Amino acid sequence: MDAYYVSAELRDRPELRGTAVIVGHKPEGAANRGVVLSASYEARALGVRSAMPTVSAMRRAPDATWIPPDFSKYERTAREIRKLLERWADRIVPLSIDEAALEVELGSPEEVAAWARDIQTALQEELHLPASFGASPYSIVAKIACDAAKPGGIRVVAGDATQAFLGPLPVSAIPGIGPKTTERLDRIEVRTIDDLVRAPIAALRRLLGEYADSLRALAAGRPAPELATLPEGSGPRQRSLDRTFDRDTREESEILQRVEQMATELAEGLRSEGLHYQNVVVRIRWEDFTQLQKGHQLSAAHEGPEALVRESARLARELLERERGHRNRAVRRLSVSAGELTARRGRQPMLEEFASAAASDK
DNA sequence: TCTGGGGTCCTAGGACCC
DNA sequence: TCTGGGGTCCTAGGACCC
Repeated sequence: MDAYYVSAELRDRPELRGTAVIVGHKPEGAANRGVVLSASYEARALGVRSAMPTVSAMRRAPDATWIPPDFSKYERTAREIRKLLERWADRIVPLSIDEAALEVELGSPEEVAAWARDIQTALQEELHLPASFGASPYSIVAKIACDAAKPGGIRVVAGDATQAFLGPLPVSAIPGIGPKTTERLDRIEVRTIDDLVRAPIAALRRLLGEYADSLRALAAGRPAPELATLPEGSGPRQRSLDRTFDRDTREESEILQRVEQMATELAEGLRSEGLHYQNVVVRIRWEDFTQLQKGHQLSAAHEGPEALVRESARLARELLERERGHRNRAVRRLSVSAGELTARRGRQPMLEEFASAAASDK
């Protein structure tokens, strides 16, 4: 989906179409520590980007309309999208709240483009939501093609056109190549995907390990088979809650109180999802933006707030203890995370899966 | 020009086991 | 008395994605 949160909001505020709109908390008073969640293309034309600090966005687009985020609306809208997509593809794998991979078998690039156009039109006419499409025999290339098609485009890359399509793109166009890897590659003068094909493989391996070989294959237009297929959907592996203080603090009682609040809230969410947890991690981001974390594996799966609150408070105290009398930095953000999640009635589903797998083997 | 909140995956060292 | 090679689990940290 294109500028998804903004697009979802514009359905309710059609008079704002064609203007600079930003989804995020408008910086005001003390509460000015947020970032932009989504910006309309008119706002992007002014230099506003998602993840940009809201105060910077405010400077670039002083007249933009700000809309506070409403995640339940975006979840609801995502379900509508999902339902519509089901009419067009047998297999759909949601990749995030605003992205999905669709699998379809068609005869020619022209047919694929027409198929995508039909879906695009339906999304626009029935849900008033703009979307872009990328298509390829390789799912990772489809994603890159989709990014290249934004906003509102369709890009079909036939299998034998893969290398030619990828070649001129910057390495950062590849999902998984972020700022750090881009910078490391830049040091050996690898900037485009074509450069990846030409670079000495030994130098790439020194930089990236085994990942170098799969990158090289992708760049040569021959991605590994697992990059051609849709990823498997699976249950959540972890649930977490992050909160940034309005002002950095060293007040231990304030910090611990917040940790306990967060742990309680997190546990209630897990309970409503029917999930048990067996791992707890607390992370502190200090005023200098570095992070420290401490985790603990519980001896058994737990449900409810009691264990999560107790463990996260203990872990937080230990982190603070370690900092005290050392650098004494103030705390900016807290994170409480529950991992090793299992569905309620823990092992039973696995036995059922085993039984049905055995039955289908016959 | 100050940097949110929710996730996934990978690496690496140490403890421990056979 | 000093020792190999394989494995798993736990913990911490980091890169990356939307």
